[in-house]
Order: sequence, then C-alpha cells, then structure tokens
Amino acid sequence: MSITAIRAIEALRAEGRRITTARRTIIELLGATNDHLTAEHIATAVQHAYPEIHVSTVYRTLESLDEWGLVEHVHRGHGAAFFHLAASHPHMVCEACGRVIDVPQEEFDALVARVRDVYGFDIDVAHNALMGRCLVHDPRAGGLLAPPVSSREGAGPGARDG
Amino acid sequence: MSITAIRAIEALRAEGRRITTARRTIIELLGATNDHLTAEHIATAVQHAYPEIHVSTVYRTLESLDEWGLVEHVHRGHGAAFFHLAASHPHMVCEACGRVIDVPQEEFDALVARVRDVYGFDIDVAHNALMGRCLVHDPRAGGLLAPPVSSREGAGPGARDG
DNA sequence: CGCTCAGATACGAACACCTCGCATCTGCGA
DNA sequence: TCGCAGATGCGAGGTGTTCGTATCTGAGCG
Repeated sequence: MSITAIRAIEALRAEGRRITTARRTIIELLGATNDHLTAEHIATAVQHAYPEIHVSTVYRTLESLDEWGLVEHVHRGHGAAFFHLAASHPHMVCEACGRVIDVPQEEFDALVARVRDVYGFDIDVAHNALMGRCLVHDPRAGGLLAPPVSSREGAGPGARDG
Repeated sequence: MSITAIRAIEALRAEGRRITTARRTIIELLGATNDHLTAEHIATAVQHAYPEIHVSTVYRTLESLDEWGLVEHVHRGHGAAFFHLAASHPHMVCEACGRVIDVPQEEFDALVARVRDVYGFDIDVAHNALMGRCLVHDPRAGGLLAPPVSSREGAGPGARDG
C-alpha cells in the first residue's frame, strides 16, 4: 500500500473514524494510481473487488474523505469531477485529448497573491481544473503538429466541449 | 438594446443565419444584464415573454451562439454553467456567497505565457471559473469579518460545495 | 405577397451524475 | 460478546442537459 494511503488510513483511525471496507478500498485504490478517477470509475474498480459496495456509498465515502481533508475533488468543465488523495495542486485538462496535467502550486503563487491584494479574493486554484489545450492540439500553434481530433489520448467519457 | 446585442444580431445576419425569436430574445436578455445567468435562468426569463419557447431550444440556441462565438459559457464547479455575450475574461466565484467577480484577462497573461513555455499547454482561463472565497468569507483571513454562512449574497441554486 | 424548404423549434423521453431517505448492518469501545 | 452510533445497501428522486422526431418558420425568390 502506498505511503499516502497508509497515512490517510491512520488519519481516520486517529480521529476515531471507522475503517470500513469501502473506505479502505477507495483509499488504497487512490493511493495506488496516478490516474485522475471519477466517482464512477472508482465505483467500478471497487466493485471489481467488492461487488456489494454500492455506488452511492462510493459517493458518500468520497464526500466524507473530502470533508476530512483526506481526498480532494477537481471539477473538469463538463462531465464528472475526478478524485485523488489530498495533495492540493492545480490541474490542467486538455479539451482536445482529455489529458490531465498536474502543475505545482508555486506556479500560481504570484497570481494568487496579486488577486488577493487587488480583488480581495482568495483563489483556490486546485478546485476547478484549468481548461485549455496541449500545444499539439492547438489549431493556432502551427497546424504542422496538430493531429486530427480522432487521435484522442486519455479521453474518458466527457472530453467533449466547446 | 445594448450595443453588444446589436452587434451579435448583425453578426448572425452577416453569416446568413436566421434571426429567430428565441435567438433575438436570448441575445437581448444577455445584452441587457451584467448578471451571470444559467441556461435555466435564461429559459425562465425568455418564457416570461414567450412562453412557447422551450427550454431545450434555449440550450440549443446557447450552444449554437457559443459555437459561433457570440456568447460564452463558464463552468462553475457545481451546478449549472453561466452564460454571457462574448467578452472573454476569467471569472472568480466565491464558494461562500456565490458572487461572481470578473477579472481582466491581462492579470493572467504572465501565467498563461509561462505555462505555455514550460508545460506546453495553452490555458483558456475564461472557460472554467476560478473558485475561492471573498476575503470576508475566508475563515483564515481574520474571523472578525467573517459572517455566518447564512449571509449569502448572490447565491443562486448551486452555491454549495466542499 | 405567397411559395418553398433548409434550418430552427416544440415536445418529451432519455441521459449523466449525483443526492437522499430509510431500513439494515457493522466496527469498535465497553 | 454486546450495544449502538455511524456506515452502508438499495432504490427513488433531482438537476442540468442532450437528443430524436415531427412540425413550423424565416427569408430568399418569383
């Protein structure tokens, strides 16, 4: 089991919360992958091992773990949000291929500080993904590199948008 | 009718598209307000004047106008996206009060340029709203100012989130 | 002004993604 | 091992949106 998963489970125990099969399995799953999984993906994977775990339990468990700071969710523009073990950092999602790129929080520090000063608003850059395009998919960046839309990479359900 | 609305309608005409009641009404509505309206809000408002205009027509019309570059949609984290006449700029949405703050694109230019260079990714900062909190609602920024959650300001349906 | 028809619309069913209520079950402290 | 608060299974319900299809209409043409 990954270190972060172990930490998450210990955190549950430390706060006196129950270590249930659903919680343990979801945490292990999230700890074992670098993918950005939607609740439905998680439910499917969890049910592969424990078919009796209901999708609504997965939603509720994710919500609880999120609330307790052990996992985080990120909203893509369309389609489902995706989840990962807590490690606040922004994500960029390519509208053409669906790929998710992790970005260090530091890249946004200057912007966040300025917006806080000027607009009196504290941005949580990790909560919504930043949409855009990998340069290979950007029609403005030299069509040479641009493959047709058919060459989707990691596009799960919900990579379409305008 | 607002200047931007007139321009949008002329753009429709110039491209040989039909000026229908639904299109004209939606464009006038968006041109007449600075609010950030969801498709459902728009449908309700439009139906106030023309009850026969169906909500699915509103969705399709908005989709078309968006595709033609005359309106834009912005995704909030939860709940419905909101629409406005084309004027690409980022938005920040307070998770506590639902308020939407418009930000000039220029604030993001440096970040966008750096991300393009370093990560090979072209961010469209206007597509997803940036979530966060007005400083008055930020528990970390001196609880003195923080009103209870009940004091929602512009929170429409879907201002809740974790 | 009336004819024509591609394009637009009304309507309702269906869909994706969740959320909720409630009866049952279970982790864990006593 | 017992008791019960908290967690889960199950299915209905909700919200926001998309789609198929029959009908209608804007606008060019005569």
